[in-house]
Amino acid sequence: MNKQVRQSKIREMLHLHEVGNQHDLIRLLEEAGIRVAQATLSRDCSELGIIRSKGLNGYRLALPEENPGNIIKGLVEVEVLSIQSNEAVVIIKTLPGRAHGVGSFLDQLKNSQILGTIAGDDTVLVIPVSVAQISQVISYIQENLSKN
Amino acid sequence: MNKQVRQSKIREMLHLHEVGNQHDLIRLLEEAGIRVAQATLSRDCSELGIIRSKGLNGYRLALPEENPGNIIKGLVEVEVLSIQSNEAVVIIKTLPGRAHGVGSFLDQLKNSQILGTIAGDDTVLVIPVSVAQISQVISYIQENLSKN
DNA sequence: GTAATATATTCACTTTATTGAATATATATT
DNA sequence: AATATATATTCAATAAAGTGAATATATTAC
Repeated sequence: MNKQVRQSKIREMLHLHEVGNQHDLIRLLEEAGIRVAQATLSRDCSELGIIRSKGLNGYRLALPEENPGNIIKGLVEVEVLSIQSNEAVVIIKTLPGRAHGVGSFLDQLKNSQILGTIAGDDTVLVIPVSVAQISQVISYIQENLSKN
Repeated sequence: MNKQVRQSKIREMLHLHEVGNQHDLIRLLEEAGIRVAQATLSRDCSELGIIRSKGLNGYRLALPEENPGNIIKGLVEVEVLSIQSNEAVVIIKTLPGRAHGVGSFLDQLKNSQILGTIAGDDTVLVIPVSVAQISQVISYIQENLSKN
């Protein structure tokens, strides 16, 4: 269970040094007192979204730039208080003043089963393309606006 | 691995219903298709910081009173990208779709030097009561919407 | 193209997390 | 206080995550 520590160290390493491949990273980590197999490192890179791209000094392992979408997803998960529905629409309750942001995030996902959203102050109304799709829309909203 | 789902549902339940004790919560969860033992629920409550407090209708399980204002302040600090101004107005740039939330937060602070705000998608315009107060308004915004 | 190098995956094993039944402790009611 | 009710903990079993060695696949170099 050094995983957290190790991955944190990997991030740090890639910020500080130019690392060309996983084997070099293994060596650097070993110098820092962390011994790890290449298989594990491969999985770490995958989980951290690290990719190997070619720069001026040859190849290097690079962390992904945090794109706004992922930041906002984190915000939305905090803002959403409950997700309810009847046969025709879904109602999302949010922290006060946060409905617009949640609705905007949902809009930007461009789910074809959602006809549109209307946001008030702390409530977002979601209209499905057809009432027949309501349960799928609920699932979709739960998956994308909640922590799980 | 239903733990995430279950704890999320518990949060929702406590927002929607008044729940007096863990046994009632067990029943509610069962109605929602989630069967769980009391021991597990006890651990969930502990992890979620849920406490049993006495209100008007007797006891109820309550999520820790996170003052919404403080939560939102944290969100706003992440959402605000820049604060700029000319002699007459202040422009706050935000993450895409987050301007309304930021403007709403600013409104709710009810600063008497601010005449009003208008929010677009990623921009909030702030109008001071008088252009003479612009520098104080800038300071106020910086203090309340930024981390430092 | 082939060889060399780099990364991903499979397999087997170990460690950790999750869970419910039973039980103990704590809290409320009278 | 005694009793009822609610919650926490222990124990044992199960499920899930993490790991390295070996191997397969993919990528780069020539």
